[in-house]
Amino acid sequence: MATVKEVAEMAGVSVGTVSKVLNGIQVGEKNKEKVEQAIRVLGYEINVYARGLRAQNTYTAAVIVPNLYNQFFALFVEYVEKAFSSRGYKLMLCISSGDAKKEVDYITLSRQNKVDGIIGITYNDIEQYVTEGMPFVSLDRHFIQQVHCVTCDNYGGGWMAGTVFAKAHCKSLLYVRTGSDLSGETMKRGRGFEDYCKSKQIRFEVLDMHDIDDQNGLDDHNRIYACFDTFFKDKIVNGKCIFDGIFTSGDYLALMLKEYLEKQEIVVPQDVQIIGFDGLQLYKDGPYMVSSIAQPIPKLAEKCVDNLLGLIQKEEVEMLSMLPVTFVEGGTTKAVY
Amino acid sequence: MATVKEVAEMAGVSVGTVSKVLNGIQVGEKNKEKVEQAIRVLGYEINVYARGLRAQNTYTAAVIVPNLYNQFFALFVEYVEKAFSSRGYKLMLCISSGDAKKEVDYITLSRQNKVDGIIGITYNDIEQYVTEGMPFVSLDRHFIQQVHCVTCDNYGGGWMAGTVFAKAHCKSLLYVRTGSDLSGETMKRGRGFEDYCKSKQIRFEVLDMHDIDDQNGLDDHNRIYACFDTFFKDKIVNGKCIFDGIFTSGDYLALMLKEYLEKQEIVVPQDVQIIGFDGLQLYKDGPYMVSSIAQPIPKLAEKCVDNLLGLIQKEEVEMLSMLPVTFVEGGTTKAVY
DNA sequence: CTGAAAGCGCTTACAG
DNA sequence: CTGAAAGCGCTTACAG
Repeated sequence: MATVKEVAEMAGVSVGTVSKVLNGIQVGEKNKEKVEQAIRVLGYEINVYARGLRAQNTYTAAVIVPNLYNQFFALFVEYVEKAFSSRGYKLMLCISSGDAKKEVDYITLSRQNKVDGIIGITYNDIEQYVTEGMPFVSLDRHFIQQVHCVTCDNYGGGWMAGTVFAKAHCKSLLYVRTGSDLSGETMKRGRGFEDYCKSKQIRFEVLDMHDIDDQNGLDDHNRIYACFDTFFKDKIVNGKCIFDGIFTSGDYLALMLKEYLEKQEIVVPQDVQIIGFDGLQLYKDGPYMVSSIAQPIPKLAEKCVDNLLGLIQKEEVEMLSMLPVTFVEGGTTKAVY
Repeated sequence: MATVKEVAEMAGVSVGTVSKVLNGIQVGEKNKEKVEQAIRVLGYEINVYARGLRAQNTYTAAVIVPNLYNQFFALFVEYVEKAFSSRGYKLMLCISSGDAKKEVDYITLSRQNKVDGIIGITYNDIEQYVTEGMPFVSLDRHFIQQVHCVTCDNYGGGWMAGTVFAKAHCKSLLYVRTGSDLSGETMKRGRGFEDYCKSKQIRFEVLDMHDIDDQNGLDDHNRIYACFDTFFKDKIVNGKCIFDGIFTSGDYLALMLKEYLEKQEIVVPQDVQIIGFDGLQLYKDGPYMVSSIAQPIPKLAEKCVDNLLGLIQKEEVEMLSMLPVTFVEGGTTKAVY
């Protein structure tokens, strides 16, 4: 591989001049041409390690997600990659599996200057490791400390689910959630839903499965089904469910609930309507898995990247960016005309 | 951040000795302890750029996939990350979107020694860039040149789909495929299927949509539906389809076909049975999207990583690793007892 | 605008 | 086993 030194020799200039051309710093027109020609002839490619050692930035960022099983995370990563790529950044991928140690490992990378910054969907209490001035943007998680966040309007989404059920004249609603209590979003979704129900005086209940960690792809099916069994024991009598509308904290949970109810001979959406959260599709631009409050995944990803690059460039960046959600029809709600 | 120099000073040894401790090279027991203590006290962390500049390996690899929309790619990446992670490697992620330029960019990274090697699911003709001796492992794609490959038994999978239909006493079969002709796997799946049909003298046809690129998540729905319309025009008469078993080159295609047939009032699997390829699930450990020939994704990923690390360590590595597939039941075939 | 030189933080022959 | 020193390929004040 050619080095700056060889390029400099061929172009008849100093290495400093080559470096300036490489970094888009002003040099004489003639020298610039000579250097560019030499780069072309030699097939020169910059050694990123040498640059990384000397310069402060590495043009590499990292993204931390619990898994890629969950389509939400997969799509988030896809759009994050694209946003970085279009800005000349490379991306390191960390699948944490919810393991705090692995999350911290990557934060360490940042301190080591191996990456310029990190975007994380983390569900552990790692805020203590995110030190002052470290470029870090969190999706969907409010830290107690000052950490920059991007999130969709979870509260508004819960409220919106309530309005959809109300339009369909539902009389008895239920909110079902999983996920640790650290995960503030599912709390907010529920609160928005509850507040709407209260404001309209619609009867509602809550099934809180907060002890079931849903971040590893909801793989604990048996426990979820067991919870359903216990809870619905006296809520489904003679093939009738006392609820006519159920809002869940996520689409996969909605899907499992739908399956469960159908096994109990409950017809969705005729007997019970279900609204999930996230807006996942079966395949690209395909049908929605369930009716859902959809998160604007591409926009969330871009906002995360924008904010992170702002932090890296030491710009002023808003602590919280909140993006709007939309209701999408996915066959588990009745069409209302 | 502390440097080796500071560690050396605190431990009262030379930087060379510190470096040896860092790299697990033999040093005196006492010095080793002193160095380790100093590292702990100072919270020293190695600067990977300095090491990368000097040493030949970076303990970083890259994976190239067309997208993460397709669950197959997402899961492949997830398992690749885990395999690398458990071996102390970091992973860079490249979403190519089928863009040859972006694929080549990453291969360039390898030449720049930014990554030690690459695992790629690529559908462009990039073999010319993969130079002799560059650690590169391709999933599911045979290059004309000498490139190391890992693949499932595509031919055997097609054959297996045939046997399943035969057991269900199907009389008239169809193979539907998308994907460029570069994509040799879908060809092999079809050939295995055809060869089985011929060997058993079962009637079969082929619907070849090879001009439709399916690598971006099958987003060209309209064209696919148009193809279906044209093809099935005289194959569905009076609500009867002349085929009773259809094998597709992928699960998403099977899903779309199922939707299409159901719109034509054909009942799946009673009237027509469908078998896809890949073995994708709705959610982790959840129901299969369709009946399918399942690829062993975790094993494929691990094999890719093993082979790549072998290449990096200049070991002898088999040019082709082929892993077996299995049939999975997903509601689009009739249970056979 | 340009060049000579120092230095980023490591690793690695080379002596001892 | 250990240390002194060169050097990996860049960038960046500093003079001119």
